[in-house]
Amino acid sequence: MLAVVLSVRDGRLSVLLWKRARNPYRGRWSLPCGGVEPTQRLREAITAHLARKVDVREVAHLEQLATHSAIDRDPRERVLATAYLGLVPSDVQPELPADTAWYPVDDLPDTAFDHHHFIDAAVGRLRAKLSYTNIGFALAPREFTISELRDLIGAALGYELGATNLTRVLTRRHVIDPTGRIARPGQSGGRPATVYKFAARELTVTDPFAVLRPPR
Amino acid sequence: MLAVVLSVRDGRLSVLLWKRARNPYRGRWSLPCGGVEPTQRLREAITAHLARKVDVREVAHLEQLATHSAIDRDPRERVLATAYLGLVPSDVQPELPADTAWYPVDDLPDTAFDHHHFIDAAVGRLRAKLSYTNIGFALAPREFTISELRDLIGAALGYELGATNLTRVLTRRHVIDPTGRIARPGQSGGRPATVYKFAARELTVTDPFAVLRPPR
DNA sequence: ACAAAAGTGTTTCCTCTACACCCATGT
DNA sequence: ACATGGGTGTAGAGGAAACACTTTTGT
Repeated sequence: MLAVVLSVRDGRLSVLLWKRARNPYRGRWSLPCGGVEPTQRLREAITAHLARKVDVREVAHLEQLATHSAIDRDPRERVLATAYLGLVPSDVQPELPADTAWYPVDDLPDTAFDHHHFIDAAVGRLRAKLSYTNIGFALAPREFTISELRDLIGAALGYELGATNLTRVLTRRHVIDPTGRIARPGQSGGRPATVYKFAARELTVTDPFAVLRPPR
Repeated sequence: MLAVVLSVRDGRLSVLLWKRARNPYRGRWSLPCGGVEPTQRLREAITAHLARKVDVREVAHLEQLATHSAIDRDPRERVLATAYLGLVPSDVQPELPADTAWYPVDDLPDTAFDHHHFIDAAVGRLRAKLSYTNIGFALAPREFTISELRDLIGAALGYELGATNLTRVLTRRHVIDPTGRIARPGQSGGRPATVYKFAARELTVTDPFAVLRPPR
């Protein structure tokens, strides 16, 4: 059981890593991982572990990625590892222990075991779902301006995107709604921005069939 | 470890079920399932089990679905079950043992354990991927006419679709190619149909980003 | 007044759909 | 000849991207 917790930190998509205290791979960075009790479901094991070990309690979205079964994943014994993707909103600041840190996914240290594969898979899943679901809600604060959202989603995707079309796509699909409030401009002026929120804060597929749609 | 093997049989999307010989759920239909040896990878365990128990050796595509961890899945003990989706081309006719049969997914018998959830998940995954990948290759014979393909994909999706647009979408995306050959018309005449094949016989994403594409 | 940031109008492109029409075969 | 099934031409709807232009603020 293993968690890839992603969040945008300082404008970069980052993953939560934990420095191993024991062998194997002592001193190397690894994903938060642990065993599952016979009375626990996988999801409970993940949330309990994150709350206890790294003090992360505000995971806005948690979904299963895959189960890896390579024989020599762990040099000690054969371990089946089920990976989860967790997302933390950018405004949440968990109190991280000293042996835990956020690392930008495009500038990772050497990781223990085969953990970089899990990180790649998690980032791929997030990027794909940004396009056809409302998963952005789990990266963003409850309320935000379009430029804040543009920066968040741009960081997650790994490339810049325009605020104009982002607004139009997300409003046309009713993924985000204006709250009615407006934000105060920054020091350098500029027109005050409309404050938006996500219409739903649970995963919803917003673009279910690209083609081969059912007849109407 | 558990396999949802799907195929189009007699024009209907069907799942391979196996009649349990022992308790629990003796006599009920269940998905092919079994344990995993410590020296086996999950994928190997699935393929070996399918070959040995139900004599299905020609699975054109096999992918992992999810791992279920409900405590009381199995009334005997706590079992983690990793499900796989397998697809068999419509022209392959495995020699099924007497206790094994294809059942249309829209007309299932009562199933053992929570197996109907796995079947639902598998069908959902297949239907979604038909829209944005070339996964149809795993349902179709190596060569086929457009109307054969239309019937296959229509059966998998659960609704009728038009041959015209199917052709255009799949050729525009270079998912299928004409072989150059033409088929003989049936008894009732009609223009001979062009014979097509899938350009690739491995899973490829053909429509990666619906929106929020990277700049060019 | 000017710079900066947000938002709108408009055009263009592209994909998918719909439907009429044409083509090649069997009886 | 005509029924049957396959293929093509063409027009239209809709979503998304690009970009110029307008609005609203701070200094």
